[in-house]
Amino acid sequence: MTVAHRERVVRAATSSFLAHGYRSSVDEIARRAGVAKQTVYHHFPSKDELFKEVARDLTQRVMVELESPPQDLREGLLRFALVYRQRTLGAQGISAFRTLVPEVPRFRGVARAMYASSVGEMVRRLAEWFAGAMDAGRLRREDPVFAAEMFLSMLAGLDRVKRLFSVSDEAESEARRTARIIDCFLRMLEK
Amino acid sequence: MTVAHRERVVRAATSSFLAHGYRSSVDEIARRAGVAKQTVYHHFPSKDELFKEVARDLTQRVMVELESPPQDLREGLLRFALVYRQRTLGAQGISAFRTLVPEVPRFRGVARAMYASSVGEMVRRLAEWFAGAMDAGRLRREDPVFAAEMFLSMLAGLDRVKRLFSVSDEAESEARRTARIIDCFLRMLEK
DNA sequence: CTTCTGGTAGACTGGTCAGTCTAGTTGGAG
DNA sequence: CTCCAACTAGACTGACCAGTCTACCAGAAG
Repeated sequence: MTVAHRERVVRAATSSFLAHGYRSSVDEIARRAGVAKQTVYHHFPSKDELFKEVARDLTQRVMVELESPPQDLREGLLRFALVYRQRTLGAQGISAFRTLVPEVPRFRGVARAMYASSVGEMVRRLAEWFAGAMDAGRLRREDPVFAAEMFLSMLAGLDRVKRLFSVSDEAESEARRTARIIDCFLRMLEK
Repeated sequence: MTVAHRERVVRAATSSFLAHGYRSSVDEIARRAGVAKQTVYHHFPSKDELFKEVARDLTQRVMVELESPPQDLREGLLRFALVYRQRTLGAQGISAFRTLVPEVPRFRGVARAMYASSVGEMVRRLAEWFAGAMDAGRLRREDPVFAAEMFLSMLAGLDRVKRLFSVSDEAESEARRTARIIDCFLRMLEK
């Protein structure tokens, strides 16, 4: 029935776009969905619209929730960081990035909205979290938005670039590297 | 003559690839170079090879030299940071990133080499610079490579993502933001 | 003067692809 | 039973494009 078909199309499109970017052909997507090409066009007016839908889905996948009551600051950040790094630096996150980034100029409005609803929103929440810790006197007073931006940059700045350029990461384990980044970050915000 | 033509082809290809990514057609490139299509194929065996040449050029453009004798640490880093940010976050740097990143899977070897000779090399030099300052007792002892990686991440982590997603930066001036990042970074490495 | 090299214009091949169209099938609602 | 909506396979159009080919031209070297 209709909803299930739409779902299958979106799933097939997602995996196809992740693998080959916008280059994926509609024929290929229909084939992978086990569906006639016409069915794709029955649910989506054009390849572009299908792509936008997939893009929105992909973008939402990086969102990570922050547990609000931070009893142990370091522990809270660590938990967040591990998930965030896994989502953004994992094979799928990197593929998504590769797929979305080159198409931004053709979809500026959508792209901005996608950023705002994912990374932008996460900056906002992190900033709030930091502001709380600062108010409680557990962190040095600083611009919390700036702190949040630095935090995310440290977690997925150069490491993302490395992966985007297919550079294998050195031997350090994920857990160790993440902890190291957190400690480094906290040193900046110590009172 | 031959060398001049080759140059014009590369320049035209560069601006075309920057604008439309790998999608640019060879016809278009030849037209922009004011040259026959055959001339393009006279100098390059295929579009892929032309692309690789352009990619290598683009990658080298982010390289920034570091003055080796750091009398004033903050001043030295600031000078470096301003240029680095301008190169990586400027319109051209962002376009280059958008152009290169999606093609990495088709050119893994070349991509790795490009990373190594640009960003990788810069990490190496920065690390050396930091190591020197640590030896001189002007910075807290830390893993200098890790410090260099964090430094570059902070300079172009989230800000690059924002620009890649066409998110206009808030009102803060480049100079102010850069200085703020440097100060934040140095606080981590204070003795 | 001839020959060779690097250049020109532009036609052509073979392939891919978005999107449309035709003609027919199936399953559920009335 | 009939009708309709969603589906199917597959042919088709029009566009684009990498790469080749033909036929021609200009200038420098011998």
